[in-house]
Amino acid sequence: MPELPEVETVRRGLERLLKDQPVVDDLAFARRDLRDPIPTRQIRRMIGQPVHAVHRRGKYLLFETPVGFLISHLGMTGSWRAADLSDVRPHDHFTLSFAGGLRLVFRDPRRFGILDWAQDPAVHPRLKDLGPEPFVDDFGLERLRSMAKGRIVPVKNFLMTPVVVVGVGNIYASEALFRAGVKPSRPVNRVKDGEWERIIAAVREVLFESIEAGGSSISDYVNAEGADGMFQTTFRVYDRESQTCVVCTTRIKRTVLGGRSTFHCSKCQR
DNA sequence: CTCCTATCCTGCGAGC
DNA sequence: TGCTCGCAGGATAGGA
Repeated sequence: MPELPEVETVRRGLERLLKDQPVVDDLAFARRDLRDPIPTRQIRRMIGQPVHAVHRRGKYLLFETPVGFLISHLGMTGSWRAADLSDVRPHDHFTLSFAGGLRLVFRDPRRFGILDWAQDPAVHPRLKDLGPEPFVDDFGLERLRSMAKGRIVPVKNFLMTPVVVVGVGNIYASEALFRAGVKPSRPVNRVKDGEWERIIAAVREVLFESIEAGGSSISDYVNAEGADGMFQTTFRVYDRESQTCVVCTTRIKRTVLGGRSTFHCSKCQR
């Protein structure tokens, strides 16, 4: 489901729902594991503590309490929603309850998501090796050039690697490369400086515009408050196989890179 | 090292 | 209609 814009939209929604009330002692774990085991004992440390803020690092959400951070990753199908006791759905795995009645439910049909606990996010194994956020200066020409040196992976796969930059997934990689005019399959060591600059700008632009639109809703993604995103209506290449390019009317091609569907215009992207 | 594939899961839509 | 197949927003392990 979620790339950076969707996770950021969820984060904002969660923060709006939170009222600085303490977590109460009826955390409901419907199962002990998702992709990995859930550290239920550690998460129970939240009980009695307020959640002061919800942060985002890449595609991870971090619920900040005075004693540590609940970490959640939405994987492909994870979601958070405010739900009362009567609103129970299949694949509801975890409920975070607050004094005052707010109940936040984590649902994840495919269970590729993650629930974890971090005393200190800076040294947490899942977070410590993540690359830069796309909107910071670290995500720049110098870094990309040096990481790309001597490597032949397709530029799209490279952009989707969290060590390179966080938050860019399958949709936005295709969309950004279209805007940058670079073919997704281009070996990364053959991307020129000017193209890197265009790619950096395009990644930022497409993520920013999508956040503004509340993310992309395909299939069933909604934010924490239940609202759809709108960015899917402005896709220029993603999921537009054999439709016409919005710039030159060439038919959009679908290919497979790294096992993932990839979309590009063979005339606009070289 | 880098790379590429398979894999973890369920659900849904297309096509027969 | 009901079935099978392929594919889906992520990320990593492990073999080549």
